[in-house]
Amino acid sequence: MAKRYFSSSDEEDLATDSKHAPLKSKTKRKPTGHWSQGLLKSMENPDTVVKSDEKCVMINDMYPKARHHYLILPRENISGISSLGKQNLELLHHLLKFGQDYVKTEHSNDDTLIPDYPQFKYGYHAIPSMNRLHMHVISCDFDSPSLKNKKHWNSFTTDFFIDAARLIKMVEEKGRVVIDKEYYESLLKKNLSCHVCRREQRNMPTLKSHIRTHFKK
DNA sequence: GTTCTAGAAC
DNA sequence: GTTCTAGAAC
Repeated sequence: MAKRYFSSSDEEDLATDSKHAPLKSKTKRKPTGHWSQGLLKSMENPDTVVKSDEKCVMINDMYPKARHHYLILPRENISGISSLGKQNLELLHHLLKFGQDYVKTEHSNDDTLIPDYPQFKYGYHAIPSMNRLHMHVISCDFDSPSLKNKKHWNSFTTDFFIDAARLIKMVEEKGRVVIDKEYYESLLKKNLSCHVCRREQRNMPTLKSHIRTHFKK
C-alpha cells in the first residue's frame, strides 16, 4: 500500500470544489498542504519512518528511484542546503554516519548487484523540489518503476547529486553551499548516459534495460 | 515531488 | 499507429 503525502480527503475537497464551483474560486491551501511540504508529514508518519534518533529521522522515499531509497532529515528545521553554515557541520557528519551505519547493518549481506561499483550513494540534490533538508541514501542499481524520466536519472547520476562528503567539504571551506542554478539545471537536461559505463542511451526504456546488463545475474 | 496528455519522434 | 518526452497544473 502506497503511503501518501496528502490525505485523500484533500484531493476530494478539491475535486468537489471544481465540480460545484464553476468560478473556480481558488481554494487557498495552507502552506503545509502544498506538495513541497510533504516530507514533514512523512517524518511524522510511523508507517514511513525507518529509524530515528534524537537528531534525525530516516524515512522511505515514497517514490523510490532504486531498489533501496531512503531520506534522512534532521529534526531541526533547516529548509535546505542553501541554509547551511558551519554551525551545522556536526549535524551533517551525523546524517552521513547515520545512513552509512544503517546500510552497514541492514544491507551488508545484500548480494553485490553491480561489481566494482559503489552499492550505495549518500548525498543531496543541488536543487531539491521538496522543502526541508534531506540527504538521499540510495542503492546504485537505479532499478525502479518510479524512475521514469531524464530529470530523475540525471538528478542521481550527474553532479546534480552532491555527494555528502563533498557538501561537507564545501561548508567547511566556504562556510556555506553556493548553488549556480543555471549550471545545475543544465545538468538535468544532459543526454542519458549509463552511470556504470557512461555509454549514451537513446531513451528511458533503452537506458533502463541497458543498466540491467551491468547487473550480476 | 507527481500526474496527465499533446504532439514529437519513431 | 504506437512510443516517448516534456511542460502545465489557477
